Amino acid sequence: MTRMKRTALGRFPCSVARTMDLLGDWWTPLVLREVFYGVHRFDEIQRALGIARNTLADRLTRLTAEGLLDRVPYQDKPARHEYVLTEKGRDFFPVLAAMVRWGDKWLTAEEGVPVDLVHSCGQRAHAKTVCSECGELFTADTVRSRMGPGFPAELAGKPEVQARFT
Amino acid sequence: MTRMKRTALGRFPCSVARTMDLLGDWWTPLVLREVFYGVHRFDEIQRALGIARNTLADRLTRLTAEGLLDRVPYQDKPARHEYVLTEKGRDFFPVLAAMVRWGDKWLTAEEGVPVDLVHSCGQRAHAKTVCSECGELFTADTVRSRMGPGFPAELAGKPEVQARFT
DNA sequence: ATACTAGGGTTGTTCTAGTGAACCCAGCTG
DNA sequence: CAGCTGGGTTCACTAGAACAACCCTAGTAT
Repeated sequence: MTRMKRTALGRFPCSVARTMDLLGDWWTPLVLREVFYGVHRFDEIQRALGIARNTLADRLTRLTAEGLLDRVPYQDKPARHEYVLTEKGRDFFPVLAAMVRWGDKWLTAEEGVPVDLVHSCGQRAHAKTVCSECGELFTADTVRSRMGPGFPAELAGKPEVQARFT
Repeated sequence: MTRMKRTALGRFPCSVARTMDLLGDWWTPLVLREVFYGVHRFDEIQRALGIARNTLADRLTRLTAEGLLDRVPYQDKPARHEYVLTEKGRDFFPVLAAMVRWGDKWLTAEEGVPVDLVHSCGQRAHAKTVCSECGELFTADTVRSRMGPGFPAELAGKPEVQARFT
């Protein structure tokens, strides 16, 4: 994992970089999407995505080690396992949903979106991102950032760092 | 761009894959984050991220070509430009916000989050993902997927593809 | 004249993520 | 016994992503 080094030396820490460190390669989000879709078994995922077997094995191992997936046995006679989402893994759904929303809106040709999402309210729907406190839209121009408690002290003093938090 | 090939031959099309094709490398989301933060100039971004100059040039060119950024001159004497978000680019904010939310929740050590987000309502807040229609939470277990109008016809017939949309 | 700035382009090297193909093993099936 | 399935592992190879270092152009300040 080269990426760990980058964040470690990283000029500027944030959860985007940390998240990309863990899940930011091409396959990982797709593997997660499959599991969200209810595709839980190694060979099913492999066939569905056309991913190389060792690459998939690596992704599943990593996702399990990071606590997004659990490897649970579903039969005993020949030991077989399937991969199910943990709470940490299920909680990643909004990120995928936001990506789907963006892609559906901006990358869709005339024939329409490849996949429709249906919410439990019965409507065809998409993800909408709102403020956790007031419920209004959470957009680039309604959100400001401030240094948080976990901001690295050695960076907090630098003028160019402070400049961006005004 | 190897990735274009993958989606092209892709067993299973979706906006996650399409979005990852465009923006799914390690640096692109970080470059976008900088621009969201108001860091608009080449050298500023380069210093802030510690990214190699040619890599940054490539990302900026790509983001501009894809229509997420505009390259606008801000002075003439020596021609200088800065990169500003288009509507397509600004609309990507929810994806970053969802990533930040997930990272803040699951990857934060005891010292707390590195960056606080403040919404225009005045509260410290985070992104919340809700159904565009009813406003209730948009989560893995409240959302089902169906084939959309843009689903490739040659795949729609296959039994293993249909199996996942039941 | 010199040096410095902003915004790149170019070159050459390294490194690694992904790949296909082969192999392995356990346990059912015929 | 042979072969298939599920779930992997090991190997050798390669395309391309990132990097450092240097060059370039215009203007500007010293």
